[in-house]
Amino acid sequence: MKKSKADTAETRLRIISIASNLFLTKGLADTGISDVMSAAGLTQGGFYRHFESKDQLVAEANRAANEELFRFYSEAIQGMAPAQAIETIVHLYLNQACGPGALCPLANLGSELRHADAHIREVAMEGRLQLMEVMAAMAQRLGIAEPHGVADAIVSAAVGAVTLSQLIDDPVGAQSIRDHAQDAVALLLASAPKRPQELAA
Amino acid sequence: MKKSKADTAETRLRIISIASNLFLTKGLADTGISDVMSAAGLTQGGFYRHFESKDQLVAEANRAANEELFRFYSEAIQGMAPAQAIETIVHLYLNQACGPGALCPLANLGSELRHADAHIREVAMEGRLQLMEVMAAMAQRLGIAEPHGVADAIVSAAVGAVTLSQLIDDPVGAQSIRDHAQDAVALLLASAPKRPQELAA
DNA sequence: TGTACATCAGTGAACGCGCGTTCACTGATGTAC
DNA sequence: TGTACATCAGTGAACGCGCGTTCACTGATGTAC
Repeated sequence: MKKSKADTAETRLRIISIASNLFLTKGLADTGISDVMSAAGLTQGGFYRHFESKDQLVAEANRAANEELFRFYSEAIQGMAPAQAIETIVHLYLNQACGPGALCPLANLGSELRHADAHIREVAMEGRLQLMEVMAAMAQRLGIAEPHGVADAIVSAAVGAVTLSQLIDDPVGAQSIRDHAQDAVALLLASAPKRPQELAA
Repeated sequence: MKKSKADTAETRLRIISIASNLFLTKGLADTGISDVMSAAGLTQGGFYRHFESKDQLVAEANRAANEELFRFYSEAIQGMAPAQAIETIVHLYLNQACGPGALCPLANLGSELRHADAHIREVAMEGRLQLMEVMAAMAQRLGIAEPHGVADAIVSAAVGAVTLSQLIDDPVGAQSIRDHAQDAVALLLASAPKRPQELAA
């Protein structure tokens, strides 16, 4: 049953992609190797031809989720002014569970990642940093004096709102948490101190 | 080995208290019945004299954690003006892992609670509501037009900041996330629209 | 008040289950001649 | 180009382990007489 290198690589990617979806929706502990493999149309024995351990798969799945998230956001904000871009990203992030877009490990796995191994946590924090940098770049262009501080707070609020909204069964209540976070982000951006006007050349 | 009713009740409370600490620090999945019972100086077989299942213990431990949290906050803000009270609660909440105060299930177990049974999630949401109501009452006294919306956003930001700060090994980076959230809360309270001045009688 | 019995918190071993991981094996494909 | 061999992705069963839960038993205490 030997496969070509291209086939093998494709299978590996398919496993990662499926694992990413399962981990993000069911959680790390409740998603077994056999769940992932059977969803990929394979048997669990073959798993270890592609990965050394479940931990390695978790790390790679989270990295893939981060990449998909940023590909999605980059496309979405193309050509937008900074204020609208932040608003759009925050809206997409907050409503990630409703739409077709990608899911974020931070909001969906938060407390489980905390007890994961160091490498997995590093991948998660890279995702957070990337998300923050996108926001900070936009905040900078808005003339905000401390763009990183504001971006950091926006990320915390978005992650918290998604985490909490997933604990409620009532969709109206869940939406209200997300809407309040969106409003707060807008208020934050509007009222954050601006840096002194740049000196003319 | 029959014990008096008082002894039995005390043992039960001790198990809940120890379980609460273990769940909040190690997570639900990584804390076994035998961990809890041996930390309480008992053997695991005795567990089912006090509880029907692990899920029941999780629910009761979270309820206890919520109660402890609010006892702690209520004492801390006694006699404070509303602005200072919110600032204090947010500060205590954000730095819960550093100090001796109580830990919050929402921030420490967030994504694990999502996959827990309905009753456990209900308990968690009661805690969130209670936290929000305290904030909203203070926001109301500050004259903020939509105190519940603002309180909701503050809770999301605080939960998100604590969740994220726990993913980093570097304590300086972790503190910076919390500080940015604290600054954002202050900015939010200062710049949130106020309700029109009440009409004189 | 004293005695006999019932209760039930706690023990410690065992159960069944699902998990991550291992392993002997298969057989289609890539490679060497 | 054709042939013989080596490779290795994938199979399916098995392994060991730790978990939540159960159970027969113990013995100090509460209760009934």
